[in-house]
Amino acid sequence: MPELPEVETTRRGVAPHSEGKQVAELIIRDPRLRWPVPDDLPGRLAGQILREADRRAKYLLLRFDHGTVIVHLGMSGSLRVITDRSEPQKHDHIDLVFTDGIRLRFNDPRRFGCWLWDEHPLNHPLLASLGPEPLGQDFNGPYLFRKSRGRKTPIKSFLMDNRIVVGVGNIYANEALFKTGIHPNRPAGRIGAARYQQLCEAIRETLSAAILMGGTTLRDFVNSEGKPGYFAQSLLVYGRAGQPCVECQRPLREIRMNQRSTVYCTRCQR
DNA sequence: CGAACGACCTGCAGGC
DNA sequence: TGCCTGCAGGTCGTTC
Repeated sequence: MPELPEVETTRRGVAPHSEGKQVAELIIRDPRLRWPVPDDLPGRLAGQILREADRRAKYLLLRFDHGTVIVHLGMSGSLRVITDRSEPQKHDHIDLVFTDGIRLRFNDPRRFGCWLWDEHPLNHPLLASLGPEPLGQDFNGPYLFRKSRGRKTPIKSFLMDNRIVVGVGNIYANEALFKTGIHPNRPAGRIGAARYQQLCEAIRETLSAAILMGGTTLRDFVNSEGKPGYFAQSLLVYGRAGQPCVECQRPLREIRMNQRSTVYCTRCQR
């Protein structure tokens, strides 16, 4: 499910309901996520105050005074704010309960997500080698151009490599390449500096617009209030295979790259 | 080092 | 109605 806009949407929804609050308990109904939820996590959190709901790449970072919970939503995860007494449903694996009764409820049917603990999360092996944030200063045209020299890998694979830039998943990689007129299969090393500048701007614009619309809901993404995002209606190519290109009206083509659905216009993207 | 691919897991749509 | 296949927004670990 979630790419960066969906994770950021979740963070923004969760932060006002959790920051500054004391943890009453952590309820783990099913610890079998991508990695087992640590046995000692409830003990670490009880009584502690959640200082900040932060984000790095697609990881949510729940920061406490003595360490940080690293949450990933995987493909199907969601984190909702529960303010009533609604009973946990299927796949509601974890509740983080605050002393005022409000709770964060983690649901993840496919269990590709994770809940981990680290005192210094940015040094955690999962986060240590991540590339720059796409909406940050370090991500720019010259950076992409420099990193791509000599690389034969298709540009779409290059953009989805977390060591190059984080947060660009399958939907937004397709969208940004269409906006820039670049064929997804073009070798990354054979794209010039000017086009990398355009590509960088397209990525930032696409992600920013998606955040403003609360993310993309294709089938099951819900935000912290359990509601869908509205960016799906703005998608230009993803999920539109066979439909006319918004620029030239030719039918969009779908191929597989690295087992991922890849949609593009054979005329507009070279 | 880079690149390709299987693996993890559940749910759903479509074909027969 | 049921069974089978393939597909889904991520990304790690293995292999070459």
